[in-house]
Amino acid sequence: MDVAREAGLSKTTVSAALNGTGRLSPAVRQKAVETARRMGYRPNATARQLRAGRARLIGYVVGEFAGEPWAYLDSPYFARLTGATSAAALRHGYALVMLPAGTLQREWADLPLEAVIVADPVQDDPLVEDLLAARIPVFSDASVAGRTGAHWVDIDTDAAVRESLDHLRAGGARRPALVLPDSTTRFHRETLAAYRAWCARHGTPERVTLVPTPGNGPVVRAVEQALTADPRPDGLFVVAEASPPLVMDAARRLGLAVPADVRVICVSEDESAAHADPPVSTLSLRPADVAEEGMSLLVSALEADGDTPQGVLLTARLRARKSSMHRN
Amino acid sequence: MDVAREAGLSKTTVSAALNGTGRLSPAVRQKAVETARRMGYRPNATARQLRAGRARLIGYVVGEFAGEPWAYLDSPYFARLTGATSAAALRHGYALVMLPAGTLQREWADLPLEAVIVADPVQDDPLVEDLLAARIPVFSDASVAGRTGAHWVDIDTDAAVRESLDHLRAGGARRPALVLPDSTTRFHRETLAAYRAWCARHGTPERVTLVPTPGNGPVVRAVEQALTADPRPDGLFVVAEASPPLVMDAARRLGLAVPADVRVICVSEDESAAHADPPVSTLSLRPADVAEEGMSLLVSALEADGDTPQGVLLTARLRARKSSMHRN
DNA sequence: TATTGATGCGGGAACGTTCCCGCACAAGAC
DNA sequence: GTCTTGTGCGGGAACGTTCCCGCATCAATA
Repeated sequence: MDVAREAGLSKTTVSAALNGTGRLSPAVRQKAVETARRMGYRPNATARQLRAGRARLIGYVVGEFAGEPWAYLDSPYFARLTGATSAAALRHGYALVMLPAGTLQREWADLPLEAVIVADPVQDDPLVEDLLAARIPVFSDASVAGRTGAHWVDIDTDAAVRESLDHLRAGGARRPALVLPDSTTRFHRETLAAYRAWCARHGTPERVTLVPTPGNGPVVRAVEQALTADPRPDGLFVVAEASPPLVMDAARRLGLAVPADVRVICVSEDESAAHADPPVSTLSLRPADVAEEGMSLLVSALEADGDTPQGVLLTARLRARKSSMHRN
Repeated sequence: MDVAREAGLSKTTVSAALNGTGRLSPAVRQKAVETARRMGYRPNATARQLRAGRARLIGYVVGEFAGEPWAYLDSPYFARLTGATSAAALRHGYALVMLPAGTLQREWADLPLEAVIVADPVQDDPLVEDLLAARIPVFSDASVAGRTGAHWVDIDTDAAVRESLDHLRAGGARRPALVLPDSTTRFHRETLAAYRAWCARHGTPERVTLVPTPGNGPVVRAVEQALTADPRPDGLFVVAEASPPLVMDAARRLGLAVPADVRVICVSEDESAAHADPPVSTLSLRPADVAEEGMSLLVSALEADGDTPQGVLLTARLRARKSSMHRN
């Protein structure tokens, strides 16, 4: 330490002074602190981490949308999830490092990550496998439940789908259609299964439109396609993320009034749903709570150094919006 | 190294073997690699960083929206900027660490950051001052131009505003109104100045509506307020970020046809603008290019270890959309 | 005056790498 | 058979901290 030399003290003493530890006379402590300040000294974080044995860094990857690496942030759900995760991590004393989707890369093998969060992994995600093989703790969704070194948080898909379809039915919809992304994410797979089960229970034929790629365009086209089917559905459960006002636009273009002709629920965190014309009922996957609960779990697992897998299941929140019966 | 003991080799030899350096017989190299693999050895990244003297970590903060720390990701502009910055950083061999807005905190004093990106700083941002005082390289917008240890990338606001207003005028708008966030971000301040200058040049009275807080609701209300002014504006330059379809909804609710009654340009990266009814012309601040150019500049400045400040100015892109003259 | 105990500070090791050496040994040249 | 050159491997230092000690010094007690 050059501060030590400058102050005529030993590095031990300076370290103790700056950290407020050890037994030091007020005079010496003062002197050390003063010269450090004067010299603009900042302790080397890397050396600290090496000594401490931990870097307090957590990796963050979104498995879905692997095609266009960072497109997920365009989705309000992931934007919220990412922000909330980062906030929660910092509150627990960890920092979040943004990583690209894909396999465990040489690019970030040099990062001292204590764990990696894999949000919405695809089915049998190779990244998850690589991480577990490398003995790096993984935090993801329920698809990793039970595996050693893996923890998870997830949404009760079955309950969420049931509640949504029941709500549409209570509003009068007997023939609800489903608009679903063509993806292997756990939530989407389970949604399809739950929708089918619901239809079977109610003796309703299934009306599923798959959206090939993410983005407003494809979803709007899928909605139009779903609404022009014969017989026309009287309910719409849009699970693919799109701007809710655009879904309303699509219905309007087809001459359909919402909710008179067709009742709509969008799975979306987009705030514009509340201001759409008419307002759109949404099902929230509660990204903020997922991040909060998940991070608590991850941190406690990390501190406890526990390989014993843990997880928590949250329930989605339906935000039913009184449609203003706006004249079309 | 326990791998060295296990393989009956020295740590030097094992290190050389795993890194592919040094002069080693194929047999020994093979043996070292093999035992390392068998033992699941992963080199300690922190120790590597300490030895290398650099951590290849860059901090990322968004100065605007300081009230609700992570709300900025809700904005498509910042979502894109964040994703693109992260991608560019990784391509250059750096990783991005997400940090909360506000002053230089103890929370992340322990992170070995080589630089910090401050996107959209507020006026005289205290964070920027703290970072520069701590001799941490700062990357931000043109407001830090010329300061030692600070580099920047920015958009040519003046040209962007002029082009947009000229385009509205070419479409027939003689009385364009401005809807602007009430913020101290450089872009917003300069936008107001450029708008005023344009109005002065064309002998048009200024019509400015300030939006007190971010979010769709406040912006929509501001748009309605602007459109109900007397005399009613025949052009609208919406700089506050909102969902473009909602802006169209607002005009429609007021019985105004776009673009027949009022021509509209939204400053927005929201993809839904293209699918709105009618499609909305937008001014793109090109977050992807800003991230790309900015990161190149930052990395070269970092490698050159240069304190000599550098910057680059980009021009915004107007995406004029042929409105479909949709019957209202 | 000796013994104990507390106080104030510094020496040295350790964290896990990488890199500069030096040493041993073998092969080639004379 | 010696001298040189090259090859293969290991010892040790260094990166910048923190922490465990030990060694003085000094006051308080017997």
